[in-house]
Amino acid sequence: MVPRKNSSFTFCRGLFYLGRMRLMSEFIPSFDEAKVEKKWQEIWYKDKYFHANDYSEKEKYYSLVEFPYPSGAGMHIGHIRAYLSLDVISRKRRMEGKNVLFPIGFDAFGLPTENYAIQNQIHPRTITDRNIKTFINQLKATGFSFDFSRMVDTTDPEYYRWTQWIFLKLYEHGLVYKNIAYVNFCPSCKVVLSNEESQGGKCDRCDNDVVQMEKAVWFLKITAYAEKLLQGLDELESSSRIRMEQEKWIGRSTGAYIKFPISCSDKSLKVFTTRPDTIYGATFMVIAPEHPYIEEFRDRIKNLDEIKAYQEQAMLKTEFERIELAKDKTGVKIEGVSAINPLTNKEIPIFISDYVMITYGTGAIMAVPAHDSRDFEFATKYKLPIVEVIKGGDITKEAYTDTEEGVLVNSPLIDGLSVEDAKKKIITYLEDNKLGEEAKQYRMKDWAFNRQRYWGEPIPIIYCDKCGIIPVPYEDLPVTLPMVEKFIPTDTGESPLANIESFVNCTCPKCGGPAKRETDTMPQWAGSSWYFLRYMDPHNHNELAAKEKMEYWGKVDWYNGGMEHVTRHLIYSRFWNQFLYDIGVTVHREPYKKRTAQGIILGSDNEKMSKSRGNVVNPMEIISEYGADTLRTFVLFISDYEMATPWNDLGLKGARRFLDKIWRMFPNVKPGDKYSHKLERMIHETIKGVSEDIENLKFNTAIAKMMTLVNEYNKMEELTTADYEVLLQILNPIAPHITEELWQMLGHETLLVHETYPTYDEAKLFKDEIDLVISVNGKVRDKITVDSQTTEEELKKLAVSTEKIQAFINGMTVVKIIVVPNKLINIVVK
RNA sequence: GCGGGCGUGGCGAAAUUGGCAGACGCGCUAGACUUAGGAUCUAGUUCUUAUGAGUGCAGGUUCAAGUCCUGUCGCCCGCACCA
Repeated sequence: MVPRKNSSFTFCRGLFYLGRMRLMSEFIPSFDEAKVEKKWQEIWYKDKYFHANDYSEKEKYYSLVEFPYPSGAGMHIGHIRAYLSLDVISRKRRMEGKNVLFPIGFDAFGLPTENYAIQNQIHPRTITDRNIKTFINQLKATGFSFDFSRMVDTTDPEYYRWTQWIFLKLYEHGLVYKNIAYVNFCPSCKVVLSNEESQGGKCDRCDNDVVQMEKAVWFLKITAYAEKLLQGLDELESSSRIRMEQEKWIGRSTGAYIKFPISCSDKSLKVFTTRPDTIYGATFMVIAPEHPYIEEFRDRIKNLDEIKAYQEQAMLKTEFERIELAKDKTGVKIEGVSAINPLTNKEIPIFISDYVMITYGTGAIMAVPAHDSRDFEFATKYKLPIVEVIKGGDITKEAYTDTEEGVLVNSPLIDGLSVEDAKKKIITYLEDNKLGEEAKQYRMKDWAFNRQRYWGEPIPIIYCDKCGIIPVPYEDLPVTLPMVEKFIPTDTGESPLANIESFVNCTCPKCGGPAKRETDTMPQWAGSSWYFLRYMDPHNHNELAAKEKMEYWGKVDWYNGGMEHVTRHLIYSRFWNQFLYDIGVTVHREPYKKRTAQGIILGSDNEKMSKSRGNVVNPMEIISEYGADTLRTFVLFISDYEMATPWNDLGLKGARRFLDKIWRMFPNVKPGDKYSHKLERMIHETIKGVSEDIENLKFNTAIAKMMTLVNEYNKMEELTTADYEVLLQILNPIAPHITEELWQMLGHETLLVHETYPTYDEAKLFKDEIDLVISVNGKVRDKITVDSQTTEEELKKLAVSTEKIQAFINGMTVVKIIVVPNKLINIVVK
């Protein structure tokens, strides 16, 4: 951005006033954004104007934004957009008489801080404190109306004591377990990653290749809440996109478990299928390379060497590679062991192939090549029989997977039925004959909950040689991070805490003997999974939050944040809240009433902002050049709030110009407690429009409407105080500093922040005269102004009688005339 | 591959139930004022042969389509051998 030379705005406005001096009763100082904004920020924050009051008589309103990770780079323009929507809503709610809780805090555990600490030999605590300080200053410089007395910091032992407490509660209720698992490990960051953090086989953080590593992993049994999390979505008001992403992430599918007996054995192979109706078409079976039956039947398998070789090969591939190689399916037939289709009673072969995943369903499938494209591909390659059981497609060419039109064939029990009916009948048959049962499966997996890092919440678990795994007693919380000089990751994938003997060695709470602490820490998602509860009672030493306070504040009324947090964070936090509800800690099953998401601001080159691209916009530079009000107005004006949009430096000037215009019209304001007659209707329309637009996150059009009103004001010789005040009131939530200053300049002794939000009068929106468009065959040909009481019959007569219209319809037959009230008249001619 | 969204001037974008396409802003052009500036004010600004044409493209429904339907192309986001 090109820095503005000096303060030419201020300079010129000074001149303007010199020229106008004689019109003014007193000299009006020019709008010095730096001075004015600082002045009001000091008043607001010092005098606690935005403090939320527990148990106030007023109706409560809880607005929540995703608390930031305090990175060293300071605030990003994205933070500004993310927080502005609810800052505007919160400010509006206060003016509407609500007791507003609009808190902020810091999600401060995390890898960048730890990495910076290692590189620069500064303790993460020092860095975090420094960064938080910067963030607070920047948030205040932007004029956000947060209640800064309720700040939380996830790295504060007083906070993470309760994060650990929740973990222990989950443990106590059997929702935590330890298991050996293949985990995604990033050799560069030396850290275990979740599936979500290693999408595409690349580390989320450093973009290096992720490898598979066998590790003992702490899991949270989130799958136990899959159904509840799905059902809870009915209580969450959100866009269809937000809802669908969550549904997809949980990923429920319904079908059946079916048991296929293994030949010459009393065992059977259990599969999950969503298409039990196609069972007569199951001509072979496929099991995942990791399937335990390989080991179980090793003595009967004639080609064990071949199978083992395939297994080993599959293990080498990451999940990502297995997907990448999807097009070319490979597999090996297991010689010596086969299965029996329980409905056809035919013996069918079993294959091992990596297109079946051990992590989903039972790790085994019944393959129906006629009606599943993957099975079709496999059957074609290995020349396996393809039997049509649903009529409607051409199975010589491709699998027929339609479930709407098809009719069952070659299936004695269910011939002639639709897919839907066949499913029901076959499930009943399977259940009656103990061959299977109706079943649900979820895509969601249990939450891998440990990381090998220093800068995270220690997992409160102790290992005792005698007593085994012992949870830290509640009264011993928090398990604090040791303040040490060194926190260097180990090469073995162990946490840096493992090197700190004073931390590791402890006594067993049960037998008092020597014991060792768990050295892994929690993932960054932990602290953010319950922070909205802490805001309601942030300084409580005895519990995570007092129940009475949670009862008063209730659900979060409106939660805004990024689209990227709609699955992981939102589901994790809903899970914890639901669990806490089930054990009687929280008062609502679902934590949020409404969730919205802002669109991202791209660089001016339409690419995602990044340091390497050099297209990053620094909001603080804009504030020091143009002021916070200009930044706020522009960020909200730039486009639809929920859409991604490129940044544009030049547009800032438009926002500043708009505010300047309002500032400059101050001398034209003359005492008067009524709206100017000429402006009255437009003022009412604007109040209505702006208020509705704000509620719908349409800040861009709300500002456009105020700009239009200001343009009208500018045409007036004089304005009444009423005209001017109402503008300041509706603009205040968006540009709070300049409006507050002008409000004071009008002689008010109380702050605009506490003023009531203007209302409009429906009756004043009524128009005596309306402009109508007359079109002929859909093309606009003329415009007329008529009395709003004119009847439809009169309108029709009027329409055909104008000179212009006559010229168009002369010599033609009028077929019909359509009148759309208040909009247009269309004459259809031949 | 599946699911969702988007495609409108030189640019960011507007446009209830289908009803004047381009509100508002940026930029640009011309003029005014002037202490010569990146200030302010006034007028203009989709294209055009001045008749029309025009919302990615091709059809359709309708008195009327940016909006609804069918097909197609392009971009973005999410999920991805999920059985």
